[in-house]
Amino acid sequence: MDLKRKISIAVIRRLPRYYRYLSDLLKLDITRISSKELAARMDITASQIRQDLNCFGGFGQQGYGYNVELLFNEIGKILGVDSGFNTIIIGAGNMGQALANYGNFEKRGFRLVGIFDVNPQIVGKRIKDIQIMHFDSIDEFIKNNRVDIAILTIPYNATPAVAEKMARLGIKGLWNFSPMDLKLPYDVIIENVHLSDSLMVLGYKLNQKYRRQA
Amino acid sequence: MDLKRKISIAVIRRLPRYYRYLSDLLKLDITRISSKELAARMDITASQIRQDLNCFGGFGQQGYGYNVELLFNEIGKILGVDSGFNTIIIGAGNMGQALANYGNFEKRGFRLVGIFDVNPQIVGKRIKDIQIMHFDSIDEFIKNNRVDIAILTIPYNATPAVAEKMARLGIKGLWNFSPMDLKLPYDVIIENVHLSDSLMVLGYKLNQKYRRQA
DNA sequence: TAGATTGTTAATCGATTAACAATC
DNA sequence: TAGATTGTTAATCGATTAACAATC
Repeated sequence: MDLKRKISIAVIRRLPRYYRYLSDLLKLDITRISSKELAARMDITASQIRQDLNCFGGFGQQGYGYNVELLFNEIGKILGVDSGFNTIIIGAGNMGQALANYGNFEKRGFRLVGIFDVNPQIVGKRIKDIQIMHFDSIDEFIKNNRVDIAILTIPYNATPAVAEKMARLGIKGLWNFSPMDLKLPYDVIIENVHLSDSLMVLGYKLNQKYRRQA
Repeated sequence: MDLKRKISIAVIRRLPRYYRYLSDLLKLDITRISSKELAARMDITASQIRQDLNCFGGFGQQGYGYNVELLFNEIGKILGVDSGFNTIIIGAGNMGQALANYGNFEKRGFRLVGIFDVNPQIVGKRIKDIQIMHFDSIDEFIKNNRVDIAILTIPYNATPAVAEKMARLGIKGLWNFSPMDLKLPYDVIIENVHLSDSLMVLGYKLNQKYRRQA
């Protein structure tokens, strides 16, 4: 994983997709694949695959292609699936619970270590072995436990203040589900999920296709 | 909205973001804004804003800038927030319920008209005035109601078959939450949401910054 | 009017694709 | 070995940024 030059975010965002396709190939007991065939499956060019992978190293072999398991593991390493990130969920509403129950994150290196909410009706309940704690106890919790990432599934208006609090408590990464672009005067890394943006793009495409503008 | 040339998907995907920022400006009672100032707020270039907007028409005025409300409405029209898309949710687990309860979609032109599940424990319950129906009754429902978009919040393995069924029933758009790239031999428009991809990118960035590779 | 800012063309930059020598 | 396919350089394409005349 040399750092000769900065790897573009476009490449990074494709890595999880490669990871998914390689995972599928593994499940199909396919042990080797050429960039050409993988490209066909993924609907991209073989050139792009080879360029992308060579940002991180030469994982293939001339005349042979790529060993699926090896490549899967290498991309996993690049993405840090063996990093064991400790995460907490702030906001145990439907979205928070959905994410808490989603088993895939664990497989990808994200361990859920705490869930917080302000609603006394919810505090104390268990989700996946984890008892929901009151948000008031979060300072204490973070003091006593390593927490890398806070997942924010809280109401829109609460988000900026809670995010700032997380940053001040030393959290390194925020995964934000409120429809806003979080920006903080701390060097915390933020990844925003914009669900309604995605839905609106779908709406746009439908209108384009069916000219159903109201 | 002339169609002189195809508008790139990169531009389209920025539109909801413009829409959000303009909505914020409206709430702040700001009535006009220059591309320069909006650019500063959004952390992009003024050039990009003017280029993007001029794909759809000249909404500004030399020497003045853009009228916030007018621009907001125009982008809304482009995105079809007044199209009144009828949507159904398939899968009333936590994710399905989270989306059902999320008020923002309605504001953006997406009306929820049905929720379906296969779990008899859940069928019959109400979410937001809508009684959860059994998935078996979906053919009937779609026959009797216009449904534009199906939101798929169902288990991974169930997704391809359900998606195909939706396409065969004439649904025009699918919003898929399973971590796979849905592809169907129908001309249905699909928008995939890849939550774990987003989380993995966050993980990558954290590793880059803190060199904490396990 | 003078100043500001757009709409739009031209220049630049970066990302994608093509090509091919290296090599398994 | 011959065939296949990579890694990598070069060419192309598209997207972003800069510049500026038009004009409010």
